[in-house]
Amino acid sequence: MEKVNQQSKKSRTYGQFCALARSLDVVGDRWTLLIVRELLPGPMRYTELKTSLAGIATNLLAERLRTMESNGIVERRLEASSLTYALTPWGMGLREPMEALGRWGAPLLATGRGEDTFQPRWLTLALPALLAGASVPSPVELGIETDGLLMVLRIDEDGPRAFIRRGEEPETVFAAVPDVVVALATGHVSIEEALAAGELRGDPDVLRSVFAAGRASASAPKTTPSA
Amino acid sequence: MEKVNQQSKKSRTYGQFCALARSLDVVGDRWTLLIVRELLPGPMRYTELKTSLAGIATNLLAERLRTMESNGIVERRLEASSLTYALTPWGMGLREPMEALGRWGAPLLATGRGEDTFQPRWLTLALPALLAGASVPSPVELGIETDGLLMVLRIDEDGPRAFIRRGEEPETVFAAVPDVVVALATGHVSIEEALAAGELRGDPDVLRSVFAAGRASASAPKTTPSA
DNA sequence: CCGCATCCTCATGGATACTG
DNA sequence: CAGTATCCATGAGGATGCGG
Repeated sequence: MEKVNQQSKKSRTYGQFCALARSLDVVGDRWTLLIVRELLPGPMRYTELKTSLAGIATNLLAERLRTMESNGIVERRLEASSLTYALTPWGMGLREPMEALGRWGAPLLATGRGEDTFQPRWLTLALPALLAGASVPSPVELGIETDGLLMVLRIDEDGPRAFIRRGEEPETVFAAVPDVVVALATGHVSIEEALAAGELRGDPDVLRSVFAAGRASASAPKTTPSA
Repeated sequence: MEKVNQQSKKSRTYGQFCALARSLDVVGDRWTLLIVRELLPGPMRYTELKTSLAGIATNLLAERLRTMESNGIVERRLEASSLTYALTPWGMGLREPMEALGRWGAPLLATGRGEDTFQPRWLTLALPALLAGASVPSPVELGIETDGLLMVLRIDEDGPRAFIRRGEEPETVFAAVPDVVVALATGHVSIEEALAAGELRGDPDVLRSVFAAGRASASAPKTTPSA
């Protein structure tokens, strides 16, 4: 009696022999994919995760990290007296589906940032995803300064990649608020508009070459959600 | 009495200015992506959905369909005295992220079908996703008979596509239980093994050309989940 | 501080019954 | 057939405590 069982957290499964369903059994829980997004640029500590993911309950974060670890997509690292959480190679493989899902949902950003929170590191996932089609003749490296942080966007034959650089600075740097950067990448605002409005500064030629393929999504929601 | 309110379903949002987070606000709820998966091959009726998604509660299905409709990814169609649910173009755009997620989770199928349910129509999503890399010299059309249903897999310069055919039959047809089809596509079983085991019949040459790129995932879970 | 564990409350999910 | 209504179980959100 007492406790029926205290192991085997039933872990609500769809019980379907389908790769998608089984994937969702693993990463379908609330917050899980957002935790992965946080960890894609690199390992983080518990409290960093907690503050970056505004609104997540502390017990939820702990529980998610635990099951993600036991599912093999996250691992704890005890390095230099600091405990960090990092993605396993298997977990990093989620980058592709997440970029695809982000591309799909990009039109939802058209309503602009409202009360929503924002973290610069999210751009390191978003920018390469949105510029996936872009190809430039020669490798381009571009600095983006937003929210007081400098990140680097590089496009070469391997496609676009972005990361937060701690060392030296790239040649061309442009600065803008997150909204403008996202609007540029999603094609909701043209480079000319942004430059004219003074919301952007930097070498126009480089900017144009990078954001040329302002990918207007093939299909977008006709009605604004939550009517 | 009365109802307190029937509008404004707060609809728990992450409140983040991020394409991924906003996407999850729309399709992150339980069952939602699986409903999309059902509808990708074509419109379905309420009860068809209900039986195909074994285990979903009827009120949940109704509520999901309602919010999916108001979010613009599903639409009701009243055709020929039968009410069906269909994806909007915007909703069909989910095919890409879902295929990517399915590819990522394909290794999870290695444990085989247990008590899990299975629907042949799920293969119309899975097969093209798993064979995405495959390229054959000339267009190939292959019939796959499983669970008493015939579906067609075609690979041409546009890549692989699969659908359930109601009309004529393709030249080459092979038959197998779902497990074997999936194991072939994921590369967990070689064509030779399957043929030798008699779990498969059909023209070996065609089969080989199609399943040649038995895409072994770059990274897989090292430990079996739910230790 | 950092990394959680506990406790409580309420929104969501799930199973079943019932109805136009 | 296509849902609505109801009731119970579970998971999420928020505050707080607490050992290292």
